Amino acid sequence: MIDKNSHIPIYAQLEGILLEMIESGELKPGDIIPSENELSKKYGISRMTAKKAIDSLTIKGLVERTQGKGTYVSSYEKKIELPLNRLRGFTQKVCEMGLVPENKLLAFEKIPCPKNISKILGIEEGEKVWRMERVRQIDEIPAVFEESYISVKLLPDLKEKNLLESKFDYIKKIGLEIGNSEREILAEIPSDYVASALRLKRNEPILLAENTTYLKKGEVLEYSKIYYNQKKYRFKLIAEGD
Amino acid sequence: MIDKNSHIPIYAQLEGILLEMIESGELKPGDIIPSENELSKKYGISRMTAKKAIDSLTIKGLVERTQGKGTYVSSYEKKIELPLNRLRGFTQKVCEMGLVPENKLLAFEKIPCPKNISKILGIEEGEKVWRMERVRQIDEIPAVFEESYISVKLLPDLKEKNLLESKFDYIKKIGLEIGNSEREILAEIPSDYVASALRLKRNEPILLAENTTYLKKGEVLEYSKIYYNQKKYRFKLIAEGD
DNA sequence: GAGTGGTCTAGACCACTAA
DNA sequence: TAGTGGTCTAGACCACTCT
Repeated sequence: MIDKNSHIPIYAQLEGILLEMIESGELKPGDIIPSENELSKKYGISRMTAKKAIDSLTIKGLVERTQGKGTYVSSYEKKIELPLNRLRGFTQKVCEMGLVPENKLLAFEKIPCPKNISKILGIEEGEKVWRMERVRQIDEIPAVFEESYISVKLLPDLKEKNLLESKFDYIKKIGLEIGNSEREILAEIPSDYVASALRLKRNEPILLAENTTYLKKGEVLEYSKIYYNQKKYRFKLIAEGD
Repeated sequence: MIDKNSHIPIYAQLEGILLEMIESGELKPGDIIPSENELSKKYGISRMTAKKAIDSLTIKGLVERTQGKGTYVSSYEKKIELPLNRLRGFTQKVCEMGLVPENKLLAFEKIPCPKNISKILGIEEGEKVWRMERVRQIDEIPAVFEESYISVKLLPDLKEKNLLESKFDYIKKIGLEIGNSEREILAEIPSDYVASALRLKRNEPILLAENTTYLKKGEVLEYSKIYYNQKKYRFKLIAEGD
């Protein structure tokens, strides 16, 4: 079963054994898998080694662990489909479903613009910018963590209230025309801060979009980093042939 | 420095300390960071705990480790920009740069179609399909791992040679018109197999696109999973305002 | 050969869950 | 209270890199 003299680490061998059990259907979604103690006894390895194998399956999303309960094979949940190539895909989709996204404001401050952000926004370093952190959730489930920067010059009278409702509606209301957004997509392990805001475990991969949003007249409106909870959402787009 | 009675795990505290040193510029890209032994002595913790902190920075992409050498703060490398909303973005971009992507065929077989794939391709379970695994690389650096399925009915005479050159050109040559592709984007920890094909370390996050490509007349042509090496590429698209 | 990271062990204490 | 996973230790052996 496990070859202790193999050049393949024991934890990787055990991970393979468990993976095989999941893929073959021997362990089905929702099933509990053997505990660390059981595995360490069964294969004559230390508990730490067994744990390492299971932890690896965890960050791959194949199993879920709960302290005090055990480790269970992940079930596929119904996920909400979001278009990655729409700026307001999230809001739109949620509204279509008759739900209202709830915004939680984690930070809202007026700060001197850091150098890297100032380059993107096209303003001077040190000029005042709004810095905001929001979590958007539905039914108490965090869906999106957003960190964004907007020049104070563009939105001098921005209030907390506007962020708790709809930032975009407010921007349109004061007469600014929002254009398109350049979006870079990354797979990342989030910081512990972002992970806990989305109620995710440490070291789970997450989709990140870095956005530079323009006004219709060409000026940069906003720079934002949006982290998406993949547990609940699927991200789609259409790629064109040639 | 480190509070052993804190509710925050020691490894998380140490990770924070190192992160702070990197973000403050005390440790610059390319610098070596203290070894596991040095850290365990300095903070009076075990080497395993120090390792856990550094491993976490590794999968977040902030440092890179080499056995026998040490751990270094990651340098930002120039990355090639690819459009996520173009089917042939990779080929196109590489050709624009005057380079030729080299294809390595890892698997090419005619198999009975598995159930889940048959649903997507719109054919009967067990009907014959081509299953292919390719790695595309530039200058010996793996860029993309692709696993794909195409009905044998559509491409009865597909040869290894066609895959080593250009699959799409071959498809066009035999008179099929390629349409658009529905693409789902995911952040994933790849299997060890995929990771090693792309020469990545275990447990590093990666961008995955799952594609369903259609012919112009509506039929499904291909289902493919494409894994992108983020180390070398950046993925961009334009999101439309409203 | 000295130093590095990679793996592994056999124990320990803790926080949490469920009965 | 018993069992689970989360953390941590102090050692050990190995493979690798550099000199």
